[in-house]
This record gives sequence, structure tokens and C-alpha cells, in this order.
Amino acid sequence: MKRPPTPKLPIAAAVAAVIRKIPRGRVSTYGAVAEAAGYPRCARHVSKVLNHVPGLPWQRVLGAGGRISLPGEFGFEQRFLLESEGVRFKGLRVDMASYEHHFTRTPRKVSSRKK
DNA sequence: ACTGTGACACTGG
DNA sequence: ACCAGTGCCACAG
Repeated sequence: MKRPPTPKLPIAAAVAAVIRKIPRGRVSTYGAVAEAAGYPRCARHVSKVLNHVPGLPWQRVLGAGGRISLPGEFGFEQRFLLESEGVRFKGLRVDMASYEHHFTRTPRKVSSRKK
């Protein structure tokens, strides 16, 4: 097993689905989203998906440690939107300890809870 | 088929 | 604490 078999869904669909599951007032990180989508090492692809797929709560996706990776004014916009949802910031970072959303296993049809 | 790309994550200085 | 460099992996052209 060189590595977990790539899921059937394209990364874009998987990531988009995961991000849409993030409840309001909650946030997540690229790595976490990628992992939840089935691509543990593809945090960078998450960013591509956000750019390619509109309609996603891109603001709820942050970098590691809850840091905003977005350079430019979009970064400020992201922070503003998150605060509007009730997410508090610790300086330049989000209080991940309290706002990081835990995804459920395999976003597939039936939740195979089990482990 | 190959190369470049990217809103990252992680380690070291 | 902050900055810079490196590794990563799937998708687009």
C-alpha cells in the first residue's frame, strides 16, 4: 500500500462537499479539509478548488493553525466575514481550539461510523 | 505524456 | 515569534 487508494470522486467534488459541510460559525484548515476529502497530502489542491468552485464558504477555510493564508484584501475580507459568523480571532489567527470543525468520516452516502 | 502550478504544511535558522 | 526554504500531490494546458 503505497498510500490510500484515491477516492473515486475527483478532488474538486470531494473537497467541495466537505467544505459545504462546515457549519456556520465554524472553520477548518486546508490540510483538514483535504484529509476529510480523502487527500491527506493535498492541502494545496483545496485552494485550487476554492478558486474553481464558487458558492463555497471559502472563508471558513484557513491555513494551519487557523492562520489566514490569503494575501491581499481578500484576507481582510475573510476575517471580516468570519467575525460576522461569530468566529473570534486571536490576533492574526482564529481560535482553532474552539472553532475548528471536526469532519465526520467518509462523506460518502452512508456514514460508516465504525473505525 | 510532460511540465507547471498552487488561498499549504512543516522544519530549521 | 517571524521569515525562508523544501516537500507534497492532483489537476490543467
